[in-house]
Amino acid sequence: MLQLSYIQDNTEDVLKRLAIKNFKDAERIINSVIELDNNRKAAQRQADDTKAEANALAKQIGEMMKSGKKDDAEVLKAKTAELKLNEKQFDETLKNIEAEIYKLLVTVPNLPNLTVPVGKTPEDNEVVNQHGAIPVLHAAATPHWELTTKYDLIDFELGVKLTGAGFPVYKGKGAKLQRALINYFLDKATAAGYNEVQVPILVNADSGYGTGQLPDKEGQMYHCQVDDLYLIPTAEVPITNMYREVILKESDLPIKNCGYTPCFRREAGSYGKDVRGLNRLHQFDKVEIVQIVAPENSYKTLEIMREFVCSLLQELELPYRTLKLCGGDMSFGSALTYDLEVWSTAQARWLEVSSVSNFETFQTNRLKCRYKDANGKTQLAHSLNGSALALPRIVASLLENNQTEEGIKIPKALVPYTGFDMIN
RNA sequence: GGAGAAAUGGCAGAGUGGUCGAUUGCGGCAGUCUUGAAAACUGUUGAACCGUGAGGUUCCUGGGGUUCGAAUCCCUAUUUCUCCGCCA
Repeated sequence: MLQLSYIQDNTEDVLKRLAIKNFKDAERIINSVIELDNNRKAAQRQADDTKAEANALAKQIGEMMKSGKKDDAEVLKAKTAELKLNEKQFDETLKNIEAEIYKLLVTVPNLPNLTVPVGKTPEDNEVVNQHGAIPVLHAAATPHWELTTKYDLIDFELGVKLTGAGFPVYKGKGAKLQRALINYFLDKATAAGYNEVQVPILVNADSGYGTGQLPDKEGQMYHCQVDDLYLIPTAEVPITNMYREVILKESDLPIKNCGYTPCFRREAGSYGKDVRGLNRLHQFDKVEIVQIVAPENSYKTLEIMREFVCSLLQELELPYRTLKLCGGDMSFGSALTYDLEVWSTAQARWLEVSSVSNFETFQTNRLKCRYKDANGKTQLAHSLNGSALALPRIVASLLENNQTEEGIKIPKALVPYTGFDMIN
């Protein structure tokens, strides 16, 4: 959520940057917000003044009661009755205005960093770099959804029986590969200084609002209506919300947490060949890294996080490329996002396996996650997160790229975790 | 699931209708002393909003109510604890 004071002081800049994000209606909404905020200030002054007067009278009445001047007190009591009426009305007005401002503000996306490429579609994303050689496969090579059947690693149909499409059942070496990847990713994150946490995978609406999934992504999350809880679409939600309504000390920063969770996404509106096999699932596993940092360090931190994710891909010997997302392709709350994509050789396409973002104060403003700086001033921290990594597409790429006529080779870095070096 | 008790500042813990944003202790910060540190002593120490400022308003788990006036009384939600029951 954008800060009101920033919108007031930098209206031009806000509009300019919302345009980069292709946010429609920016001018109308921002102007409404500014007008409402001005009304808010006026309403608060009225309310405050009325209360100050009533407080003063109450104090006088107290003193009169003590000194036995009951009749004088009665006169003042009558006076306060009117004030009380006004007070109620002003409070009501103030509350309504504040609610209106909030309602508008939560629909406004974050301002993109000025280096974000202008554009509307994934084609406008900027390719930052590409790493690793594209493998050449043998003649009988197949996409991963055939490999998983051939080696009995994943049973998609069984998942349909148990739950529905997009909920695969991992079996045998397929299941062990999942567990190996999770442990491998967590160990690497720990070695990089992240503190491992295990968090609930159901969260309340406050948490959904805190990190920006609500109201923006309402329809994309599974919602348990009986208890009004949401299945998390990413571990970012609970891990970042740990710092909701928290005031940190400067010495607490940077906070670095990592965690494994299953993730749930309804993927309403997805269709076609893109959803084949492991490409797009309703339930998948992911290790997430999250940092809370001082504002002046957030962009340096973003690069470090991106490099960390790259190092994982390199160790797994997967060809990958880095994209800097354009304004139109960035997520709602992000100021700058890098996507990492691995090459899926049998499908001959890039698959997104990680998204690393700096949210600046967008989430922390909603979360009220602040810290006391060196001067003792309380200010909003910056939050960042990244997938490190999402499993399904990594598995797809590993299986496809490493297939040989003898079977599928496991990358060296992973063998200590799987306990086998070949799937055949 | 049933019965009871409780929720106060970073923590502990006073306060049961009128200068209470809240006694006090610990912790934190600053200073005195010291070569330095510790100890001792002194001071200071919550957040949000409005206001150029002086200052004002709000917040004692959340929400509602009673009252001229509520941390204090009432209702309600949530959470925690104790006892009983059930159970991975």
